[in-house]
Parts: sequence; structure tokens; C-alpha cells
Amino acid sequence: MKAADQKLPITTNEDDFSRRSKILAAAADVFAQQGFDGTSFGAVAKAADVKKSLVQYHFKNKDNLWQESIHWVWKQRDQALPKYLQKSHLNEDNDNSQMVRELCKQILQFTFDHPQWIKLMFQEASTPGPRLDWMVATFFKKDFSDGKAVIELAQQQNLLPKVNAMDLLHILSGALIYLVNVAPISERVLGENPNNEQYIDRHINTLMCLLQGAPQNSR
Amino acid sequence: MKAADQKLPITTNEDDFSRRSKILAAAADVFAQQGFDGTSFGAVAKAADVKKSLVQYHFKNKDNLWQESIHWVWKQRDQALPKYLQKSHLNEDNDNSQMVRELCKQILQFTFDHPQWIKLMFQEASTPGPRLDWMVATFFKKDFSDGKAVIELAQQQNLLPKVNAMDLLHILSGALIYLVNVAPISERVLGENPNNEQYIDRHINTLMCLLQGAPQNSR
DNA sequence: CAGCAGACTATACGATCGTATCTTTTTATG
DNA sequence: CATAAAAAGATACGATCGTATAGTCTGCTG
Repeated sequence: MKAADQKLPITTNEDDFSRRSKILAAAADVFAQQGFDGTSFGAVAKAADVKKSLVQYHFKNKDNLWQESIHWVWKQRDQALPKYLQKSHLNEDNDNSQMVRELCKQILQFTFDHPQWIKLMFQEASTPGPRLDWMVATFFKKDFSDGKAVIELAQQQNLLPKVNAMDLLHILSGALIYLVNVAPISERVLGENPNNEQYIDRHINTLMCLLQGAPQNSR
Repeated sequence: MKAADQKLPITTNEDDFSRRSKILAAAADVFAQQGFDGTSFGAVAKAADVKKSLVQYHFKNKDNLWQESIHWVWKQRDQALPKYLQKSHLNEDNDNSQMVRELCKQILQFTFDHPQWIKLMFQEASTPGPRLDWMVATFFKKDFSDGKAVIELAQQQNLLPKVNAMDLLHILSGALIYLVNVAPISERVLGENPNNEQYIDRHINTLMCLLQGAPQNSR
């Protein structure tokens, strides 16, 4: 029996079209929208258009379903993010100022397009517990380290001011992600959904004015 | 019967020591920490050290308890905030730069000391529904308007760069509030709770470097 | 064909949830 | 004191939740 003969698991891949993956995608949606406590097996099953018992067959309990959903969301995130970062490198690669602008804009657009991991992160951060501890060990330590590295790289290339990297990371993240987090409120208060190119361009432009020593006009 | 004779409701005031207020305070805690779905009448009763049936006696259903809790939290917020803003006016009132720094620092400290309204806000913003609509109509429209007014006032006094006021409000709010929101994560990743004066001073200092045309040093 | 493992389904159990109803205790006032 | 309202407590009901278990269907392999 040759080694190549052994049965291929067909599609044990992550994002195949099996019902298990369908459930994962649905569960990620429901968890992100309804929170952990607001999510039930029945709701996930209905969202995935499968029977409740099938959900429990693939995931032995609710915590397991949640963990697998988080893994799924982070994988989707890490697959999608590079595509956005590439865009910012394609356009006008010689102007440093424009490069930072494009980078921030793409990150903001990415966050609008992939809000799940942000919601899941803040859900757990607002109610610290075992699930947050797990996320910290599994994802956030690496995320923090990666984010800091990106900031420091940009600082070496004189793209960003050379202030404390972790503070700058949190300030920039806040300036961008906060907009996404309050978007549902802004939409209802201002009557305009911030997730459109005009709003994003203006917001990024304002942020750039602050970042690069402020021409202090361009209202 | 003189008009002054009619019975005073004794202490129908908001923050009296009646059991109703005790329940409100407990409910605000539990709602902010566990979310709407994660909060039960029994948990609130236990937190307030009263019987479950008493909670239901004072608040006819869960939505009513939640609304009253939100009102209570916002009232506490609006009573506390001015005290923080006063502090920033007492110290070194002649230097504009120092004034903005003190203002931001006090707002950040206020947010650390009163995280409930932030948590409740983002909880509902991440799962838009009837409760968010109610909050928008009851609080956020006014909050947005007040916040924008503060920014514009600071701009008129040349305390802040004259960029789009609403964008600046969201950028500054993000730079400050994001720090509080991710604080539980930062604490676990960095091993240091950001809610201390050193961390806050450094963070504010970094933010000031960006705001005022970046001396771009002071690491 | 026999058989077996994996995928899927049906059903049930105990716990808890939000709510409703009823009784008891406390308080205020004539 | 009498009494009525308010405050507080006891109990129960239907629904839903997470979980457990037993059964059915399908496709492969010996």
C-alpha cells in the first residue's frame, strides 16, 4: 500500500462547503450580533438552515461552538486583511504622506467590511472572563505584537511620528475603530451611514491633518 | 386644605437610599457587566440583596428595568462629569497647550472611573435594535450635539485645530475611549492595567504630540 | 450482501428565565 | 385603633435554554 493511497479526508479544509462550515459562518454572525448569552443553539441552527441537533453533533457544547467560531472569524480576517494592505501599496508609492493616508483608509474600509472580530473582541473585553483569557492567549498577544511591529516599521520609514509605539497603535486604532463601533449610532443621529467613501475620505483627511503637523484647515 | 399640606413624597428623589434605588444601582452594574441577555431578574436581585419578586414589583418587566437603569447611569454620569472638567480649569489656566492636555486627561480619567455608560452604549451599538433606537432618541442626539459644541468652542479658542468638528470629536473620543475599552485586554497582554496615572500621562502625552504639530520625539 | 462508521435527526430531561398571581408585612393617616 | 395603600414576599406557570441519548440514513469496505 503506497502512502499516497491513504484516503484523502475529501474536504477537511477550513472553508469548504460542508454543513459544518455553514454552521460556523452562521454562528459567527449570530455571536457577533447577539453576543454569547444572546446566542442559542436553536438560533444558530435556524440561521444555518439546519437542525438544532446537527449543531450539537458538530460542536459538543456552546463554548466549543463559540471557540470554533472565533477561530473561523480570525482566519477570515487574516486572509482578508493582506488584500486591503496591498491596495494601499499599489497606488502612489513614492509619496510618504499619501501612503499613510491610503494605509489608514484601507484599514478603516477593512474594518467596516469585517466588523465581526471587532464586535466579538469588545463583547468579551466588556465582560472579562474565561473567554477573554482564552482570546488573549490565542490571538491578542500576537495581534498586539504584530500591530506594534507595524507601527514601528512605519516609524522607521518616517511615515509616522516617533512617539511611543504602543500608545500610537491604540490612538490610531481608536481613531479608526471607534468610528466603526459608533457607526450604528451615528447613522441614527446624523441620518447618514458613515460606511461610505465620502464620509471615510473626510474622516481620514481630518485624521491626516492631525497626524502631519496640521495644516489646520480643509474643513 | 392648604396646597402646601399635600403629602410630600418623602424621598421620591433619584439617589435616595430606598430599596428601589439599591436595585437600580445593582441592575446598572449587572447590565453593564453581563449585557442585556446575560442579565436576569434573579441576578439583579442577588446583587441588590433583595428578593426577585421585589425587583419585579418596582419594575414591571425587564425592558422597564433596563430603561430605568440607563436613566440612572446617565444621571450619575452627568452629575460626575462637571467635577472632572472643573479640575482641568483649576490648574494652569493661562497655557492653552496645558489646558487641552488637562482636559483630555480628566476626560480619560472620568471614563476610567465611570465605564458603565460606555459599556452600555457599545453593547447596544453592536446589536442595533429597539433599545438602541430608544437610547439614540433619549440620550445620544443630545450627547452628539453637546460633544460637537465643546469641540467647536475649543476650536474658537484655538485650543484645537480647525478641522471638521464631528470628525475631530470621533477621533478624540476614539483615542481616549478605545484605551478604556481595550484596557482589560491590555492588562492581560502587557501585564499592566492602563488605569494608572503613569500610563494615562504617557498616553495623553503621546496624543498631545500628535495634536500640536508633533515635536515627534519624547519617546 | 453484511457490517460499520460517520452524518444527520428526533425526542426528552432538568434548569432557568420572564412573568403572573396571590398572600403577608409595613407604613401612613383618619 | 382602624383601615387602606404601599412595600415586600411566596409560589407557580409556560417557554426556552443547554445538554444528553437513542434512533435513522448514507456511503464505503471487506
